[in-house]
Amino acid sequence: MYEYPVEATLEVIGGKWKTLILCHLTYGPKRTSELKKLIPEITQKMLTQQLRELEEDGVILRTVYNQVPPKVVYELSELGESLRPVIDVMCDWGERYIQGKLPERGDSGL
Amino acid sequence: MYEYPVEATLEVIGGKWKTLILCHLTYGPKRTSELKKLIPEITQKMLTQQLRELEEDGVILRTVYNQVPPKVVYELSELGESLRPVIDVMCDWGERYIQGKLPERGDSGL
DNA sequence: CGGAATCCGGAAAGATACTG
DNA sequence: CAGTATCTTTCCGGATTCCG
Repeated sequence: MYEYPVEATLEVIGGKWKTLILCHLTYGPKRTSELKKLIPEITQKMLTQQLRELEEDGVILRTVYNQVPPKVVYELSELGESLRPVIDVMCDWGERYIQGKLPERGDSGL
Repeated sequence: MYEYPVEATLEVIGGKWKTLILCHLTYGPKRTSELKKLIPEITQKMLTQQLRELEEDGVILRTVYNQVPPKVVYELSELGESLRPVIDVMCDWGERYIQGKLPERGDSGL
């Protein structure tokens, strides 16, 4: 099915906003409006779409509370929990990257 | 600049084909045609584009040999090497995912 | 001949308004 | 509050063309 294993990973978390969403969900369950507030640049449409795909891939759970106003909560599934090491190492690299604690950029600096 | 560190990571390796390209480069320098052969589904255009962006972000080095026929070789820079743990953990998860060694999908299974 | 740039049609993503 | 529908804009795939 996949030429290389990493393609499977990309299939699951490769969406434009998926890793960021999962990153926020590692801190606990979040409802839609919370995620929207945590990721202001995302549009409602893309948020819904990416959440749907994550749900279909079984990495997050979606719980709907039948009430008015509506309440929908998303959280990591067991499979999603298994992605923690991936998320963590990505967050970690990003931190060091921002803080300049990584090797210099490999080019001539232009 | 970034709301969350992981956004920096996504900025660098978040492109559609970047992680896969980097994955192949972890096995050693590759010329354009080799990468094209390793990733048949990618178009020449996207390959060039993603390689340019990776180069601009300083994670890969581009060496042009002035000869006929042309020869261009790409390899990880020092900064790119620092991404190895990220790539590795992603490959590792993908392997276990494919082999069914991960928790069941979190949904009702349908 | 390998590598990259260009042009165009289609698909995906952004913005916004609307519904239950 | 969540999610949908519509429209616009950007991005991607494929073919062709260009250059050394």
